[in-house]
Amino acid sequence: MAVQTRTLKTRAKLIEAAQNRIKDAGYEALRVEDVVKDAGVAKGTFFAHFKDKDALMDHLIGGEIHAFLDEVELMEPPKSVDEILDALMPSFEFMTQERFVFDVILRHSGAAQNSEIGAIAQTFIRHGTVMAHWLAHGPFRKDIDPALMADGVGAFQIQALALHFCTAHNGISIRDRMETYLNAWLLPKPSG
Amino acid sequence: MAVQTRTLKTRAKLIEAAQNRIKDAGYEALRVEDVVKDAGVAKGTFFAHFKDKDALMDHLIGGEIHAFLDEVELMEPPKSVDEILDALMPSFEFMTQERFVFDVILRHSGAAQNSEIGAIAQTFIRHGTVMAHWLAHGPFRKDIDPALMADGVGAFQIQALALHFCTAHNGISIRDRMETYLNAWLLPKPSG
DNA sequence: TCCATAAATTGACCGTGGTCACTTTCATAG
DNA sequence: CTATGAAAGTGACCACGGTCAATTTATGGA
Repeated sequence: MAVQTRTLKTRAKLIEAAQNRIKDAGYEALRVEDVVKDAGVAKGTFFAHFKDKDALMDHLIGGEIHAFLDEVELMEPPKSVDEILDALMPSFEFMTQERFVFDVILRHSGAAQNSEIGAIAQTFIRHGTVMAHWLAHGPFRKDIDPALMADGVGAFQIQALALHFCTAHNGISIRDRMETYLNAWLLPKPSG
Repeated sequence: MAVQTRTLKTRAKLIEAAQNRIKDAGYEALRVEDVVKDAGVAKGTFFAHFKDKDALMDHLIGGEIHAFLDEVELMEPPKSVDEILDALMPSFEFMTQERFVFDVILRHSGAAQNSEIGAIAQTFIRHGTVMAHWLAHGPFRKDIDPALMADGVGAFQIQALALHFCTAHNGISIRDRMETYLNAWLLPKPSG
């Protein structure tokens, strides 16, 4: 039997309810009980649509990041580290709005633990593809595979965001830290 | 009033009970209720000793990693990427024994969210110090600060471990992936 | 030795994510 | 139109981390 319209409607109601709650209380404060109450369905229904609360978070947060990537994909390949950072900063802002959000992203960044690949993991793949294309067509080091360079950018991104939440967060901004990382990674000068 | 002997004993009982449970059921399966039952104390006592279950995990896992660092600190500075990997692999094994363990490490790697710096976060600082010393005294690139190089090694380490848990885990071992990263990061050849 | 005070411990209780046997609704065949 | 089986939905229930007012135990001064 095919998927029923009812199913899609219920799912949409759940997602909308969640988004509304998040809009005025943030991600961390989201409660499944509130979502089902607002959506007008039973608790069990929620878990028929999402494996667990985390799966809803993955869907919602992944969706937001995909929207950033939609923007980013329209851009011309950047010609400097600075232009790369201009492109990335908006999504950094989103990812660091709440520590909880960053934790969800971290947990899902290494792709799906089981079977299906989640929305957030997909964004990392997409990010890698775009970045590799950019790096291959920009004035950056040529001694290594662009895919590897992109991989590294991803690693440094996680690092810079994680350090942002440090108490030993010695006043260095995410952008400045990323700039240091990317200059060393994409434009090495091992002459002396 | 000074801290009582009773306190130290209770804390030791809790930790020992936890370690025993973990020894034969792993970290993920640990339940606070089991720990307090084995230790012969009430549930509330546990939370008088540890802020939450995560704090116990931080203590236990951080302790294990510190033990690895004790070994590592006795070594001579490595003379190649391969020797660096020899030194790091044992702790990689520990960190990837359970996905749960890696998640705890990830969550605490960016140092303490509040006030006090935790055991795991401390290991990252220690790791950075040792690695910076090594890199400064080995045959690696000289165009950037050793501390920055060490920072990067940390970032790539997280990345390599995270990818290990991918479903799209295309058969590349952690060591091989790390080797690729470190060669590109520590020994760039941007000639051509 | 006894009292006052602080420290340590207790366990009933709560919040919240997640389960599952059961009911309701839908789609299709006859 | 009705019977039938599958899909969707229900809500009482459970597991487990975490709280807190009340109680017990230690300590140091009189």
